[in-house]
Amino acid sequence: MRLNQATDYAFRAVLYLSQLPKGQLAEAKLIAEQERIPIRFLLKILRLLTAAGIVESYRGVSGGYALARDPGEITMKDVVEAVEGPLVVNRCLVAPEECSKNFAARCPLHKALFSIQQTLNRELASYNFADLRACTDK
Amino acid sequence: MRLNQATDYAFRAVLYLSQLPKGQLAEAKLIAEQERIPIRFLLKILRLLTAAGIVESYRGVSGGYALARDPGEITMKDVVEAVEGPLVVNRCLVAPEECSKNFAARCPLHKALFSIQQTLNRELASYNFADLRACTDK
DNA sequence: ATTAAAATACACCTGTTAAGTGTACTTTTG
DNA sequence: CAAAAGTACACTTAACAGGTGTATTTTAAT
Repeated sequence: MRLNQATDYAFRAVLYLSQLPKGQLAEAKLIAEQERIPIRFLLKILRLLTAAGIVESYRGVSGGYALARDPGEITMKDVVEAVEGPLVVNRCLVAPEECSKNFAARCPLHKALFSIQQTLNRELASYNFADLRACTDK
Repeated sequence: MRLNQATDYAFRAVLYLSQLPKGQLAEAKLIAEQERIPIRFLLKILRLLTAAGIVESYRGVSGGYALARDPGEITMKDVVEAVEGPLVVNRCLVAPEECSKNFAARCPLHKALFSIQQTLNRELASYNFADLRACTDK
């Protein structure tokens, strides 16, 4: 029950980009050095973030990455989902046939886990990168 | 970010035991059949639950398992921790030196993740097996 | 046009973990 | 003392996490 390392790196990369003046690019190499992330792995993660529409990439000389929208419009949930896909707390929530003999509808555990998952999603969605950035500035 | 299969099985085993009349034992074999859990794996999980003081085991002929305390005093958090150990949402929460270059105290991500972890723990602790059992009875 | 600096693509590797099994042993009741 | 239960611990197998190799494409500056 842990977020993976790629997600952690993604958080840091997005936070880094959030701290740049609007419109300014940063190369992957720079982010990697500043945040101590293996460059090749970071590039892979940045592609996921690009595919999810969280960052924009610019190729070629003096290319790099920038946020695709305002940091206030990017939440930790967005980042988690970009990297790991939708959050699933338990197998039975995604594959009801895995729910032993009980139907999901009748299984109290299923209901509880679903509710927990929703709480978690709400919590992750409550943190945006404008707020997180502000927190570093102090 | 998912609970593992052993934890899912543990939930089901504890729920099963919660449904028994107080003081009555159930053999692992029976639980395994009813809940469709591989018996050997279940036995292993039951040992974790026993070690955590959630269930009591009785050896020998006509032995088996029973809850060590009232179902109302057992929460989903107890079960998760018995099987997986304390919940850790992110590596940096358990190994601050993993926190890239930032000290935990200064890292807004660290604070956010810690808060999320606490919410999750609170949520898991809010479900006890007396309530979950009641929910199946209907 | 060419070059160099950037991102992209996709396959691969390697260690760890999840999930489960093999085999032998211990405890307890009838 | 036999059989039915739980215990112990090592092992296996597959999947996944985290990362790397190698080649390609795009673009700005010369």
